[in-house]
Amino acid sequence: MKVSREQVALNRERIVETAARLFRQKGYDGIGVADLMKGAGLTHGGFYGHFASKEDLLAEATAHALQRSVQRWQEKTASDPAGGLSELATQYLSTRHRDHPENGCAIAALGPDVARLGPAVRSAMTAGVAGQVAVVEKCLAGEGADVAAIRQQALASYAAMVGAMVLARAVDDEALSQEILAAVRAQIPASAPS
Amino acid sequence: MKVSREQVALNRERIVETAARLFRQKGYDGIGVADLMKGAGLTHGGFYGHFASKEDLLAEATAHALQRSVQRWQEKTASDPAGGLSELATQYLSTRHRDHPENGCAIAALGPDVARLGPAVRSAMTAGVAGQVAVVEKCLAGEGADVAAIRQQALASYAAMVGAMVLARAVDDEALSQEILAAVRAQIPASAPS
DNA sequence: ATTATCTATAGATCTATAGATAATGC
DNA sequence: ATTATCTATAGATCTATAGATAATGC
Repeated sequence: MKVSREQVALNRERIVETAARLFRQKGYDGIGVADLMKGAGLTHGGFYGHFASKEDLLAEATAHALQRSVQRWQEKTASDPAGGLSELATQYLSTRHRDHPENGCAIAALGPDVARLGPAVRSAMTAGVAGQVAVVEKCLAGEGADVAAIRQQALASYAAMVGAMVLARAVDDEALSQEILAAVRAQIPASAPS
Repeated sequence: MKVSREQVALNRERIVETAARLFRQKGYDGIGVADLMKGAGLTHGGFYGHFASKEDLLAEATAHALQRSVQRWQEKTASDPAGGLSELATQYLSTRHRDHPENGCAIAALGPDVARLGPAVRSAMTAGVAGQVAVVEKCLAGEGADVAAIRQQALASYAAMVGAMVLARAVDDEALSQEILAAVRAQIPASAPS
């Protein structure tokens, strides 16, 4: 049952991608190692050849998901920062994102779980958050506004987006859920603050 | 081992209060029925005389925690709405709140968990969120600004507060954590928007 | 020969229930 | 007599490990 070195790397990558999806969908405690491995097309006994623990996998999966997200955000905003931020906020605050946590923002799906876990997971999350904030910051820069004010605005806008998603998903009232998303959407600045 | 009718009611209340604390601290899956009952000074077999299921208890605990929170918010802002909001935001966005989820905002501690659970839990959370937003709304009203604009501002400020707390707790970098709290704090309007 | 994955299982949980116990309240 | 809580346990998880299997790669 041994596979080639190349296949081992592919298997590991598939485990990480499956985990990134299933953890965001079901939460850290909502999915077990056996089902994660089944999702990747493997049996659960093989897991510990790839990772030291389930928590270790979450750290990798979080890093993986956020790296991809930051990269997409960068591509989206590279050519047109101000317009890019607007587009980014619209996509982040969409019902599509709300209804598909498995492909969405890791912090909105796993924030409180991560807060209760160990340094490896939290450090992966921190790097991802810092990366996303940096993209928003870059979008807001450019019109000669105070660097500190821009950073503050970026952090506040990012926090509002994350909070809106957490609220919109938790709430059992479609109208309120959409109202929350729209309210934050309307407040994301189109360009630098004055 | 039977206790008086009065004691039964007290026991039930203590279970709910213990649960509200422990669920916020450890997450829904982070604490079991046996330990919840032990925390309330009872044995776990007695649990199902009080509640139909663990999820049923979370619904009650969520409602309990949020009702208390909304009431405190109302008292705090009753006499001086604009100043009250400022005080409320300062307390919400404090490191004390960040470091003590067991006494803090239920949505910031349990939002993603609730999003994955059933209607009883989500409906309790929805009522609590609506109550907290209503308090913020009342604080922002008063200077004759557009009702719709005030509601939008209330929803956006509330979302930013919740998001800031989720982020500040997940992040493994004290400086960034405090920066996030301060950035949102600085953006909460002292009074009605123009 | 090495090693990635497999089957099987240890040991520790978890939610929920069954039936015993003993104090309340008619 | 009723019933709230107790002890004990069923049955189903869970993470992690041990040892077997079989294909790769020296």
